[in-house]
Amino acid sequence: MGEKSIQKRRYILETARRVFVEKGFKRVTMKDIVEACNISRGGLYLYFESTSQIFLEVLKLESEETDDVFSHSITEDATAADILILFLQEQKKELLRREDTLTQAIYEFYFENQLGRKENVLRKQFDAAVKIIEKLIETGVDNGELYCDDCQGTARNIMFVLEGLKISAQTIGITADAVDREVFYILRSLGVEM
Amino acid sequence: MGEKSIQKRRYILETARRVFVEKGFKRVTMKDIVEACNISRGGLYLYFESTSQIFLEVLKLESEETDDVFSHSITEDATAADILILFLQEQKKELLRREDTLTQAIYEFYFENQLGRKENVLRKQFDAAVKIIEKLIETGVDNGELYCDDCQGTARNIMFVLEGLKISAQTIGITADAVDREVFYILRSLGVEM
DNA sequence: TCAAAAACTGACACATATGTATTTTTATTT
DNA sequence: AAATAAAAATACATATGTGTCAGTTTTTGA
Repeated sequence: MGEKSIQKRRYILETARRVFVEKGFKRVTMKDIVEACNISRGGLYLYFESTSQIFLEVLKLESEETDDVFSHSITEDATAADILILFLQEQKKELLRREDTLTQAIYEFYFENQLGRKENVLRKQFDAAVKIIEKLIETGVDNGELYCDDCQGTARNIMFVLEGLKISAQTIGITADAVDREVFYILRSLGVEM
Repeated sequence: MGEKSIQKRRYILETARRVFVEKGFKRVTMKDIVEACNISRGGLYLYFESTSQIFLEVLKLESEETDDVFSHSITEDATAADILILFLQEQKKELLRREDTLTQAIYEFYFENQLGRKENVLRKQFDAAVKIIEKLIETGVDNGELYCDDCQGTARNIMFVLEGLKISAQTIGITADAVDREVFYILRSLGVEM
């Protein structure tokens, strides 16, 4: 596969991402992607064989980029509590803006697709996030900024709350207030004064 | 519509429920329901015009039954903490058994279906549950069994955690231990000794 | 009991998506 | 510039689902 092909592959993935953001997963057909990319049916099949495959590759691209952002924010010299607060604020932003996210598509994918279960990108993301939060809390405890007697358990708890907020944002809808209250609970339970 | 029709309507809904439990929402077609019911295409269309409509009616039946169970458990004479613990244990059971639940179908429905958003059965269920938990906590606080300075906020928090667990159970999978830990956190934050 | 009404059936016409096979265009190499 | 290879487009065959309708069976009630 030549350089040109790699470029085009990437172009297709980036274009497809926009389609998935807009329509979720299920309603996206090969035809939709073909049209968004301004290429032909047969042409697309030269590169990918199904929407599932395309979606997985979109996710892979996505998670590579997210990892970069994460590690950046960690290396800044701020207190653990600061970083945690920053992280939660980021989550809040993400929760409240529904446009330009793959959230809905990801859930749809997991629900409808056997492949989704197998690959389990979500689980990897979840575990990775837990690990990062856990580390953060541990650091905070060591510095005396935070109080916590079960860092991993608390990290998981935070993630479950965030998952709950995320799915609720997608289904029943939530207000900024609701998110603030949850963030407040989390921070209070860690002994952060506000 | 005669008695016979009502019977048949109900028969279709009950049969369709099984289909939704088994296949979720998206993969269910009118044909599937027709076959499960052993009736003809045209016959089904005499009663319902889409899988969405059928699903909504299945949900309505379901929630009527759930309401009954709820109000029963409340009227028993136990302490508020006892009932709360019972409730959480019920939730745990529901979380861990994935068969015979409409959970997956409900999520799928909400993600894929404009109708789902509009009707917002989920939101009604969520709010109803919050109200019940809130009442329970208030009672507990009044009796001195529980400690809580924001009953409604805490009730919402509990629901968000449960939502997070529910969606995680469906997507990444969770262990009984993980649920236990969350239940422990909730009860501890309310001052329940264990 | 028999005619009208109601319930039901199965085939049909339509729509949409998939994956492939053939043809056409574009790029590369000698 | 001609021959060859690679990429892309178009048309086709297949599959699956939807909604309807003409015709049939069953039920009802006078």
